[in-house]
Parts: sequence; structure tokens; C-alpha cells
Amino acid sequence: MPTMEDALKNALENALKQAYDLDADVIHIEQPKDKQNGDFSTNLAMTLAKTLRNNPFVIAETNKEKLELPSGVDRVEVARPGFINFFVSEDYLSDIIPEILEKGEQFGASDIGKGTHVNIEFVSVNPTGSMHVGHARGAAAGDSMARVMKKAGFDVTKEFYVNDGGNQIHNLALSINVRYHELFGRTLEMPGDAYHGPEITELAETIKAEHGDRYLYEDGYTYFREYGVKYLLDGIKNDLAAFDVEFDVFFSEKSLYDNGEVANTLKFLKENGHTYEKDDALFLNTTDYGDEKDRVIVKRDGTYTYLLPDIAYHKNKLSRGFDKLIDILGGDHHGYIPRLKAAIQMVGGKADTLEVDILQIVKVLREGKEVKMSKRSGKAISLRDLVDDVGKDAVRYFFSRHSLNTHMDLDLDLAIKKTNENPVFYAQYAHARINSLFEKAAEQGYEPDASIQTYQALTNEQAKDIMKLLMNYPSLIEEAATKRIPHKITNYVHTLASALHSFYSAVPILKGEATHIREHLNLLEATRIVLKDALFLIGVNAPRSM
RNA sequence: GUUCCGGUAGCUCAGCAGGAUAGAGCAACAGCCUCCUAAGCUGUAGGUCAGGGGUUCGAAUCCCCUCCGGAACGCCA
Repeated sequence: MPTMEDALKNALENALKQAYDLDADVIHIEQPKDKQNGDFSTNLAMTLAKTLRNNPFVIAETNKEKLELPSGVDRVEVARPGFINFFVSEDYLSDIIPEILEKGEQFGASDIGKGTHVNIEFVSVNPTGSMHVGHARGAAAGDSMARVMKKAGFDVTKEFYVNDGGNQIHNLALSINVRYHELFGRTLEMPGDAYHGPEITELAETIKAEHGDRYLYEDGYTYFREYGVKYLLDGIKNDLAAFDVEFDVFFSEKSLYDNGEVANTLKFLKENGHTYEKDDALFLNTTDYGDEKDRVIVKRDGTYTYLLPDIAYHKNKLSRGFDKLIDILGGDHHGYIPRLKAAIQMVGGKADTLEVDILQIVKVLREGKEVKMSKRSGKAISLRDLVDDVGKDAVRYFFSRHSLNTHMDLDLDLAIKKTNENPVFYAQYAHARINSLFEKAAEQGYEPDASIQTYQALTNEQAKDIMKLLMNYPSLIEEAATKRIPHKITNYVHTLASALHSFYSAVPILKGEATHIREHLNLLEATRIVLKDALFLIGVNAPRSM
């Protein structure tokens, strides 16, 4: 079914041809914020004013006269500077209801992604501690992005890169060792880059419970490494599950060393002339691809920098057949983008194969003061605690509201205390309200009826507002998916919930004639379907009652 | 010094592939439950869109400069 935008563009093109014998290159159709200005609008006349050397108002009028209105458009008006405004008919609006009832949760799905294989890597926190609230934003954003892109026809793989191979795991093992010894009253000095989180002590306690004092007498290093990573990664997985974030792949950095991919990548880079030696170190020629300076991949002491296994990892992703790689990184890693983009091209990707979405760091406030999130210090506030306090839905809704590059503040006192005023309940309540009405309707012998095809009763402003919003859902999905801006969904949820509440207050739904009740119930069912689906996209439950 | 983000109502933020009177939530104020869940609705008030130039018929939105805040500029990850 062609969209109204396309139909209008067509009609305008024809009108232009007749009136001025002109082929318009781009016709921009928009939806005015103010309903006074129609349901759809074009600024065509203004953009043509210069080439036609005429008053935009006159051009608009001329166009209007030649216009053959597509079905569904009631009337056309020309407004002040030269806007051409289109008003849509009630029949056209209500056609959306049977469509939604028929498609159900498939409504809004599209094939705009054309099955493109997309890998979204996000969270990827080091298994050296628990997830803290700073990580939650990335988890919410990546997961929602994946859900929206799936809905838009992309073939999405969600991936978590487990940094289990580097130096931080060495520090983790040392930290565990210190805590373990402390459990037996022995004080060792914490190394400089140690991890001080309480979870490290818990970890040591489980080792003690299982192995007693064994590692006082034999070297526990290797065991601490393996056990520590597993223990902490399991914890992270649990935290993610509680946050309704699931990954398709947990990819181990260590595996890249074990199966030789890191070494092979190094060889590959050397053989293709992307490296050179200098100061006893091996440099990667990233400036060839626009980086500001070349980067070391093999240090003077012979060990690798973080970059090399990372290149191997991205090479591996490419080898798995992904057309598009998306990395969601924290704002503190933005400087890393040019070298990654350079590297991806060295190993066979194109410049735009990799896209890095930067997520600004969350500033967490407690008692009016900033709380620095750091696993090393151990002072971070865990995601689990926050989810336990305010609930998964509230936290996800909160993080999903803002665009990725907003420097957002999270006031913990506010977030926890104001549970009942959290906007997530506003949206969920709309869904619960609809269900509640259905129960009442059932008592009167009514229920949504998908066989109804024509509508006469949905004439009030509030009902029309809802239908217009419902009609916009498919294009919303497309925009959110292609621009990768999941927060747009959250915005929509709020707007739709608001329209529902207004409708509910203005119209005594179960009081009218039978046909009115039936039509209204169908409108509500369509709303419920879309509301639930949109909430799902941002990882928020749609409760039947509250 | 360079690079990347941000600066919009008292607070938290939308709006930024230019469009019509700049929006929402919270906070404030005034109304609305003998009636389908008041976690709701309706209305009022609140803005020099950091500042200054420029492009344009039209700029919160695009370009340049300045100021303020955050982040990054490692043979750490």
C-alpha cells in the first residue's frame, strides 16, 4: 500500500508538470505540528519561488488548481508564505484500524533493512567486576537499537566482546589473591591497578568455601584468572538478564589468541605492508586511512597493545559475513574511532562497514554530588541494585528517553524516591487502562472485532489524534532504525499514551450505542497493539493491570 | 594546543537531513472523581534556543568565531 506521502508527491509532480512544465527533483512532504495547518504539507512553492521567479503564494495557488487529489485527501489549502496543506478524510484515518488488527504485532515491520547482516557490539564490559549504572545506558541503547532494526528488516546479531585476554585479567587475579589471603587474616599489598569492588571479596569467599586454604600453599594465579572471569561474567550475564538484555554471542578475546587469529592478523598486516618497525616497536600505518598518527600494535617488550586483538576481532566479524558492523562505545573511547576505521579497511572492510555510535557518559548524582563510576575504586553503584530498587522497566525507560549523545544526569535520590512519578508508569498505565476497559466491555458482552471494516463513530478530535499517531508508526520504525535513534520510540510511546489518556477522559467509551462501542473498542485494541509493541522495542513490559 | 560531544522553561530532556505561534515530564498555580483504574484529564504561568556574525523567502536546526561544561589525545584497556 503506497503511503500518503508518495501519493501526494505523485500528484504534486503531475501538477507541476501541467502548470509549469517542470520536473521537480525533490518534493518534501511533512506533517505539520499544528493541525490547523493540515495533516500533510509541502513547502514546494517556496523552494521553487526563485527558479520560477514568482511569488510562492501564487505558485502554490496555481499548483493547487492543477492538483488531482489522491483518494483519502479531503481538501487542500494554501497558507501564508506558500505552504500547500492537505487535510485527510476520516475514512482514510480509520482504515488504519483494520490494518493493525489484521497485522497485529507485525504492524510497523518493514523490509527496509533488506536482510542486511548487522552485528551490533555493545556493553562489552570487562569481566573484572559487576555492571554499574554507567553501563546500563549502553545496554539499554544497544538492545533497543537491535530490536528496532530487527523490526525494520535487518538481520541483527547482538554481540558482547569479552575482554578475557588482556592485562586487566592479570590484575584481577592479583586482586583476588589479595582478598583471598585477607580471608585468612593475611594482609598483602594491593597492586596499583587492583580492583577494589566488593564483588572481588565475594568471589574470594566462594573460592575459600570450595577450596579452603589450598591456595595459601600453592600458586592460585592461573585458577584465579579462570575462575574470576567465569564468576564475574556469570554475574554480568545475570545482571543483563534482569535488565532484559540478551546477547546472541559472547565473544572471547582469549579465543582469538588460542586459535591463532591474533598472530595471523599480525602476519596479515605485515604481509600487506601496513606495518613498520620503529624504536623497537611495530607500528600500524593508520595514517594511510586518515588517522592522525600511526599506532603501536607490538610494544617494545614484545607484547601486543589492545589494538591488535581488536583488529583480529573485527576481522573475525567480517569473516562471519556481516555487511555492517556497529560498535557502541562510551564517550571516553571516541578517540579510538579513526584507528579502528583504518584497521577495518586494512583487513578487507570498507570505510563505512564499521560505524561507531558514541554514547556519552552518564553523570550519576547522589545527595547532589557526583558519584564517579569506576570498577577499580569499587565505589560504583551496581546496576543490579538500581534495578532492584526502581524496577527494570523504569530504568530502561529512563535510559531510552535520551539520545545517545546527550550528556545525561542520573539523580539517584530522584530516580529511587520518585517511583510513582516515573514517566514509565504513564505509558504502562495507558496499556493497563485499555485492558481494564476490555474486561468491563466483556461484562457487557463486547470485545474487539477484527471483522469491522468501516467506521463512522470515530469523529472526535481525540480519536483522530490517536489514529494519526498509529498511522505514523511504520515510518517511525524506519526512521529510528535507519538513523539508529531508539529514543525516538520512547518519545512516541509517551505521545501515544498521552493521546490515549485524553481520549479516555473525553469519551465515555462503554456508554454509547453498540456500533460506537464496537468501533471504539477496535480503536483501543489497535492502540494497545502498537503501544505494547513500541514498549517491547525499548524493553519495557506492558502490564495488563496496575 | 588538537579532536569529539553538549549548552533549549526553575530542574531533566525532546525538537536539529531549515519551515508556520519552540515542546514534554517534573516542580508551580487553578479546576475536574454520585461516571469505564485520578499512576489520569483540562487550563494558566514559565524561553533573548550560551553569545556574536553569516547563508536563506525563512535558522534552535546549516557555516564561521567566541564563551562555558564534559570527554579524549599512552608502547593502558
